[in-house]
Amino acid sequence: MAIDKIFDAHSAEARIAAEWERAGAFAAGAHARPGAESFSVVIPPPNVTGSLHIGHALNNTLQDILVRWHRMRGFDTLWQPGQDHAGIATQMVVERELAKSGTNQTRQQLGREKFLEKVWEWKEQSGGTIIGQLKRLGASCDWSRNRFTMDEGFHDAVLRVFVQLYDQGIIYRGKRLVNWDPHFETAISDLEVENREIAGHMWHFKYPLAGGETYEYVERDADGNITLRETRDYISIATTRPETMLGDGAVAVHPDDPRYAPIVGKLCEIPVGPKQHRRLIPIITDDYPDPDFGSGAVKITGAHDFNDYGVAMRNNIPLYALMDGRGRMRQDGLSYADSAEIATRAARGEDVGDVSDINLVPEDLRGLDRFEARRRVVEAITDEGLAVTDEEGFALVEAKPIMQPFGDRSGVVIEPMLTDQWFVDTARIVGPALDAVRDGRTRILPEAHEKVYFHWLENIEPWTISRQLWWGHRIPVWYGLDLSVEGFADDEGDGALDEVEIFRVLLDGLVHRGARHHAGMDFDAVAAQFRDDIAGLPVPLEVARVVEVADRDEAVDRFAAALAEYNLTQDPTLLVYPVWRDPDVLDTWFSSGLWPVGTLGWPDDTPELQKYFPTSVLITGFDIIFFWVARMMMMQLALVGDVPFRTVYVHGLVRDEKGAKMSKSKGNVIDPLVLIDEYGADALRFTLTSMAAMGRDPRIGPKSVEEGRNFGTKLWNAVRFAEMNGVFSAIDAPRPAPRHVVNRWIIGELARATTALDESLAGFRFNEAAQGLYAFTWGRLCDWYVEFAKPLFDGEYAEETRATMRFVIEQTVALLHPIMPFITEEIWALTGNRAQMLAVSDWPQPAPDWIDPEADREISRVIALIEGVRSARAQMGVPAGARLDLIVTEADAAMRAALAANGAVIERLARTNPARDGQMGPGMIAVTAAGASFALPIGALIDVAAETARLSKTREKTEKDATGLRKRLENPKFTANADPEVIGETRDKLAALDEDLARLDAALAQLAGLSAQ
RNA sequence: GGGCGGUUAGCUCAGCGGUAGAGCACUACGUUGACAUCGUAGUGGCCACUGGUUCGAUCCCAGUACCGCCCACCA
Repeated sequence: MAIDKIFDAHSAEARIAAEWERAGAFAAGAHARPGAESFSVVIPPPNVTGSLHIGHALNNTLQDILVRWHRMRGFDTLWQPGQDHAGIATQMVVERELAKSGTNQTRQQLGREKFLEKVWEWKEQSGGTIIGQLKRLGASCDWSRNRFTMDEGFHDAVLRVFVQLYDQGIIYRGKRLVNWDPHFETAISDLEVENREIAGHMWHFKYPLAGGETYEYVERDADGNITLRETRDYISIATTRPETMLGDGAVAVHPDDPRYAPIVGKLCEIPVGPKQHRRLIPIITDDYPDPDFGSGAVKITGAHDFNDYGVAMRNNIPLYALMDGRGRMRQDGLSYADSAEIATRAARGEDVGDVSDINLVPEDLRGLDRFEARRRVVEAITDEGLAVTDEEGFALVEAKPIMQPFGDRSGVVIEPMLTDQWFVDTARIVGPALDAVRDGRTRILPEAHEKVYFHWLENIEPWTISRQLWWGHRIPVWYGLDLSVEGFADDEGDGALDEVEIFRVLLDGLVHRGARHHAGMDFDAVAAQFRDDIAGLPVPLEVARVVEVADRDEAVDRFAAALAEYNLTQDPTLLVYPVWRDPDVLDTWFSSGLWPVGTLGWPDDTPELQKYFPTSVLITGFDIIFFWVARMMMMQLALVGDVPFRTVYVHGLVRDEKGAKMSKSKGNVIDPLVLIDEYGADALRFTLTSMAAMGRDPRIGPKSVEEGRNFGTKLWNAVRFAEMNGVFSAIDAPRPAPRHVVNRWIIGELARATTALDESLAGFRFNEAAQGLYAFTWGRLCDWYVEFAKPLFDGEYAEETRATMRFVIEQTVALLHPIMPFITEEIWALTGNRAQMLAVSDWPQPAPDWIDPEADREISRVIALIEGVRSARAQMGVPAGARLDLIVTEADAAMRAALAANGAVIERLARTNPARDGQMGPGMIAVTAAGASFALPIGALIDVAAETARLSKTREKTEKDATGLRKRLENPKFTANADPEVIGETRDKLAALDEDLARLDAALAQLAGLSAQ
């Protein structure tokens, strides 16, 4: 058998991956010892339509290392794979595809059902991509258990959780101010909002007091001295969003602000809108305004600003919505004149009821984009002279950086919007998630992330979980109207309503939960029938207010459509019964939050759930600690009362070689598949692993992957060498017991490397694991052991050397397998008739007696000698090919023994003749080593000056080290305080250095003598 | 405004109480029973700065500077 000169990753990887799969090597429990402890990992599910990027490559490589390591160690191992439906992202992609596809349809034109068909088509078409790519990376997931968050079983679990939390009152519906993405026209959670600093403006405007009233405006400095006193007929307001002035409900000042005390309770005028309908709003007090900021007075737009919302709620100020879902100024509702009239009545304290029909956008601004409206408002106010002016009379506009919220997917400015949404009352489930990390049931590595986790959870806000999207888990809530033709009563509980009135009720949105208790209605019967109609789904029935019904015809159409959608026939005794399902879907992260239990079969009590939950480790990036990790913690604890995982390992973000974040716009994205094509999956994996230092962002470029590729080649060639020397036909000993020191030594080195590797992996120090293996394989095994073995293949140690090398290589290949699975599996197959693939073979288990301290000492002497000779030769310009005599001028017993046992090795590697005793003489250079001095005749001509310089340099360095140690030992405080062991070591070191010095001095003296001759 | 991390050889990074390591790059030389995707030898560092703790600090503590990240409602 001949092994190819280079490992052909490209052809081998696909073949090996297929073999693993055929052998069932990754099946849950493969290679488990009887009664083994389990080890389980759930994959952070990638977007089903996504493709592998470099972050996935890192994330999955690290998981795979742990999984393969445990599997080989005999744990009952499961790596649970799967994909996420990724609501917004996927819907976005499919919509874009739709736009591209000639038909140029929008999803609205297509309709929900058809659109979802398209999404599923897209999923079928592209959904396997990422799985194939993960396989190319070598991910040893149990692919037979692959799950998708939109699969039926998982979907059922998601709905069940919703219902459970709904029943517990943890999930609730409400009209709140939420972050609204005008591009996707959906609510999003706080986490999906990215606050970015942008160059903005702050405008200052005058709100004139009603009826031309005036007051004395007095400003004082810190000492109470009056710095400004003037009579004003206005109150000055600063804003970065002038367009929202249209929806102001009040102006607020701090209760302790003396400047405005005279006008608190009075009305002022919003300086925008048609002159004849200028709207009045009250001046109120609230703790929110900061007297030291701006003018100290704040305009309150409760429907478009989170702070203002709070003020408005506290002070009973109406919330006037100004915009539609696309961020344009509203066009619906009442005329401006009527709206302004009602709003002014409200400002005077009159109760005007529901204000949702009130549209305070002047007709000329209706339908405009919010930014265009802003421009127009500023222009109008400035033209009217109601902008605050500076000393020179120019309108006061401060250019200033402001923080503005953007949608993380859409990139458009987020608008706070008053809408009906579903929320998780996270405050009620956060406690156990905090406790679990505090008491160590789950630990987060690196620990710094625990603080971040705590901080976020301790300040958690309600989680908006409804999305106005189509792709996702549709909220399992059906809105019904428990109306019968006869006997229906409205809220007041009296009087029957006729059909027209019923629709009026609908349109007014007055039907709510309470309606079900009204007389003449067999709600339970309706509900029962409804349940039958949608059998199998856990359904909370709720009678809720009707939203967004514009007119009777639409209502009728909608009912008909809803009935059709659910194949319901109208009961003749009822005008309408449970009609439509909540159109919204759940936040993707709501379903991802169930990933651990959901993939293991919950709510059924499956054997997998028993065995593999809680999972052992979660490996993820820090960017989704809040999105995902924290929510999994909360939800798992709320549902099954246990933590989802014991350890969370948080890795960094892969950056380019310059340290920049990879992004499409920067064009610095590195495609892992390109790297795999060029260098092989093992190379990429090794490189990523060696850079995965805890708490650091790895930087990667093609250059760094070369290192991994070269390492693989090095290993490959060592194996080739072994094979060429008959190593793999040597006896296959479980653990050879060689006599030769070189063989005893390498087994000890292997044992040390194995122990170190186990420790590194146990501590999640992946980089240390990779670097340790690299140092052992290249620096010990290839650089030294293979070289040492060469002369030993002839003679009495040949057989044991072959056996040892076979053993060491097989063990090394096993150790490398978790990081470099393909090349090691290939070597495994090429070098023996194996019963099992390497992936399901035993992990090396060294015993303490593998380490032979005597062999270590001897070999380190040999290595030092060889290095000394090589160094001297190179520095003195001895031709590399020249074979020199090695004259022992002085040697202790240990060195003599080492020389005797390793003669062939030394001669070969130092390129010398057999060592013989003798004296330093002309034409010789000196080499000192621990316990010995040597002379090397390099020919008649010696550059004495160069040799002196060389030795002096060595001497200088040695002297410096010795001086440091000596000074330390001479310090009485050191000897009094330091650890005795340290003192002993220091003494030993100094003694060795002193010996070296003596030898160097002797050599130098001799040199001086020679040059004098 | 809070919080977290970083600052070590030309570059990318390890190390983290006993006085510095790797890979790449660079220089010289290439003899060798696998490997030029290689071998051998070498050059290269007041371990950001200032104090403190300690017998001893690159390592621990405090502060400073710069860089990066996360969180935050100042209109």
